[in-house]
Amino acid sequence: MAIERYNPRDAEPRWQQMWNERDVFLTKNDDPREKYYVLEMFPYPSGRIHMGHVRNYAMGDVVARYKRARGYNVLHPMGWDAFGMPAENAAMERGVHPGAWTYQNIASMKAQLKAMGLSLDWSREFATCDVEYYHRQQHLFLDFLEKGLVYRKQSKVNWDPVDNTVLANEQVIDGRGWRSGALVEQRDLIQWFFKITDFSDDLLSALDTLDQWPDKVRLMQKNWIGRSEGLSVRWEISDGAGLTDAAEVTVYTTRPDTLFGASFIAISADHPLARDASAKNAAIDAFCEDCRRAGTSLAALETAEKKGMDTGIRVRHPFDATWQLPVYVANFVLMDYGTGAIFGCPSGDQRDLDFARKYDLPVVPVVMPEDADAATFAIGDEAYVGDGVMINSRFLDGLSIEAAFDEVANRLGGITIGNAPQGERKVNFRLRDWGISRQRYWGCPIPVIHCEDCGVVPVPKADLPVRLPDDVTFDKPGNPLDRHPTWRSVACPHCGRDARRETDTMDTFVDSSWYFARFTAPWEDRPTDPAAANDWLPVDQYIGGIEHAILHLLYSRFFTRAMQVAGHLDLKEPFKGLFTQGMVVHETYSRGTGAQREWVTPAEIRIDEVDGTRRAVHLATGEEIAIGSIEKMSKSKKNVVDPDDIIASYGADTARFFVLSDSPPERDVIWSESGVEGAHRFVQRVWRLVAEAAPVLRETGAMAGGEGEALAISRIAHRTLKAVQADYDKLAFNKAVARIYEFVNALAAPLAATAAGKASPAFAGALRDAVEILISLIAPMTPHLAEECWREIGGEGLVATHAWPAFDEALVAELEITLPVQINGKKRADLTIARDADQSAVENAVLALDAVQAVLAGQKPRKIIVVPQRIVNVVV
RNA sequence: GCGGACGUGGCGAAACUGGUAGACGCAAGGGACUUAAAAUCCCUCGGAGCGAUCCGUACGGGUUCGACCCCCGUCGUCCGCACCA
Repeated sequence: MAIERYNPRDAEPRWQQMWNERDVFLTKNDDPREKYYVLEMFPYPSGRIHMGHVRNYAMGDVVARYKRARGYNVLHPMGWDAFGMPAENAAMERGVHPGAWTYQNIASMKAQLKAMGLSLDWSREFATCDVEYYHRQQHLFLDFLEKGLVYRKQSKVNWDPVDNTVLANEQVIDGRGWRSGALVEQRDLIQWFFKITDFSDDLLSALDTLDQWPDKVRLMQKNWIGRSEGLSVRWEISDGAGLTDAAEVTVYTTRPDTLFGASFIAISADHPLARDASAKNAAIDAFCEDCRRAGTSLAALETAEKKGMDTGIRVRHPFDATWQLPVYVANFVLMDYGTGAIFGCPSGDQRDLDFARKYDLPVVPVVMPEDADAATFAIGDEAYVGDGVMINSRFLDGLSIEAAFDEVANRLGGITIGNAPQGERKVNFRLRDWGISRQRYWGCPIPVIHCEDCGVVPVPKADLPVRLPDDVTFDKPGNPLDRHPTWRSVACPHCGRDARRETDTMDTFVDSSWYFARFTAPWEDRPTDPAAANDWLPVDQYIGGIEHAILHLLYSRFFTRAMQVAGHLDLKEPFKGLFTQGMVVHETYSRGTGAQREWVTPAEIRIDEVDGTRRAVHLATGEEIAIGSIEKMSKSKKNVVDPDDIIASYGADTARFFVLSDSPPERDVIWSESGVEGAHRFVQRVWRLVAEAAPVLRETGAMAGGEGEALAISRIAHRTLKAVQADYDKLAFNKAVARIYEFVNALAAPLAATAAGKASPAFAGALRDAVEILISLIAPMTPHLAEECWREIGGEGLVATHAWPAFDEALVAELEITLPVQINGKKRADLTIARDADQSAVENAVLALDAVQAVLAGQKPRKIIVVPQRIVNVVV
């Protein structure tokens, strides 16, 4: 009998329409069942979805469909992270309005996501650039302002002196503006900040409660927050060199024990002392200016060559009034961390050592390993950063690092200068407050008004939203809000006089810091419905890229706390479970070299394999194309595969199944055409096997087998069910896929026999049971295929609303197990024995084995190690 | 530079808490069916050896009855570094 091939182009839209008509995926807030909130990081609407999106959303959809089958009231929403720079770039390059560009992109990406057959509640959809959303974000800003969580301070931006515009870090390439090529300067602006540091301690300690987060993410956040216990030490300025009137400089150190190894003080180019010196000394001023030209990114700063300049200023050592140290301005000292000044101990810190060697400063070892000799211990090209004992440190000699730390802290704490101790213990955090001001148009306007008389005045809530004006131009660089003819002008809410609006908009990280809360009640005219937010949150399973491990997640954790303070919800941690998935990567193809190098898309080439060597050939011209490294799919390298093409030729189920197969979800997956074909073959195979046997299965009730072949097939089915269920619970999709393959392989022959009319009623009943289980197992990954198979065997209703099957314990239990038997750690035999056999029974059975007897040759073994249910090792 | 991860056949991988290395899939090779092709089905598939066996989890050491797994060091790749999202 000929069965038609499964046709996803027909089946997929049909089932999508069915789900839609029956509102299968609409979620009600008043549903009494236990809730489950699964969320994938929402996409930036760049125009087209890419395979990374397909993977991310396929994973989330498996979780959503699986949990729905398990009886939960599942919330699975989708939205758009819609503000940001690319829309403004499009406006500048193509003259299209950022809003129009963004909403067009959303429309086409939404169509692509719909074609994937995701079980999303689209009724809750929003874009962060919707006025309804940013209106409430402004509301939150005003609440935070009222609660003292927002303030203004001076902070640096990258300034392009040719375009007269602020640049993002990614727009600074090798210290130059990406469009103008001009050397970038740092410029100070008054900017808005969220006081995330108010929560430093809490954000750190609460990491311990996030036991469903990957350890690596918690560790990265811990290091980012960077709590350290140290000492702030005041150094008396003995010689201002005519550059400053300051009497002292305060240094923060986590290693006060190394104070006698100090050989210089280094200060940031923005330190008040450096400012003083700059004002009077042109050379110092030039050096400070030079330091400021590196751009504002920390990575750029730290990879730059370490440089310093002696100011001529001298300080006195805290424990020796006759000991004077030079004060350098250095490009690696940050004004934002600690006090903007450090003391350098070259023997104990590699960076300080490099600096000391470069400027010929003394290197005195003060810590040496326990077993070293103080008389000969010396520092060469490498600083000694390990543990040890103090040397060359006067009253600290012989102490441990910890004891020396305490001794210095106590002594300096006891010396009073003015009214304060010379040294004070201080807990310091690396975490800085969150600067949210952006000098850009396409973002959420900061709702404040500047009045000459009243100062900074919040926009009254009744006057919200502060809407972005539509009539803006992008013909010149800079913020269009700044040069808009009327938008800035507004009456002061206090005094009614002419005032002007804040023209800074918010960092787009703000938009994504609370969208998960908004999804719980997107219709509210407040930011949240606190009852709904408290019911739904925290998100049970959040899924997204590892690249967000720090910033996005930390900001969201801060926002949740701030919203709790403002009464919009009542919890601290937004994401109970977190899963970070890997990227989709692909080979790159190019022709030409150097500046002429031109990237070619995978769709334009053909791969030939001759004698195991792969060659790429350009389809249109026939020329050979170089196969390059495997990289993250990106527009610039053109190594992208358009999900639309895959869905059009193979269907959404194949695309979903493929991205879930093979690679563990947290690891990168390499896109390969042959892998897709394999996934497609599986889809067709399931359909063919089920459809061929369907005429028999349709007439049969499901009944697990009790004996013989029927029992065997039911054992496999129920064991697979148990295993796949466990895999889904752990998001181990690749393992679930492997087990499903094994299951289908086991079902293939029985189903073919059944189709040929060779099945007994008991066997057919067991097979029907097994096929129903199979359909439930594949439904989260290939939902359209599952519906099609379900209908084919005469199933009632929709798989999408079908309950998850329960496995039968009796069928899953193992009575006998096969233990590997090792001799001296190498496997030499197998032993099949009752599962509950005790240790001596196992030992006797092992000693009776031919392989063991042959080796022992009548002698007694030295030792027998029996690991219950696992392995036996005979040591001879 | 700093912080975090990762590295297993030709390829993607599996191996539970230190206990059989390579399940499952892809590719490849051989066979069956077919006028032929596609599809499908069966077999082989880490390396060496006729074989018993030996070697093999990036590399070099160590701990252990036993190490892909734990420890020390090296190399390579990726992610983040506060204005990309």
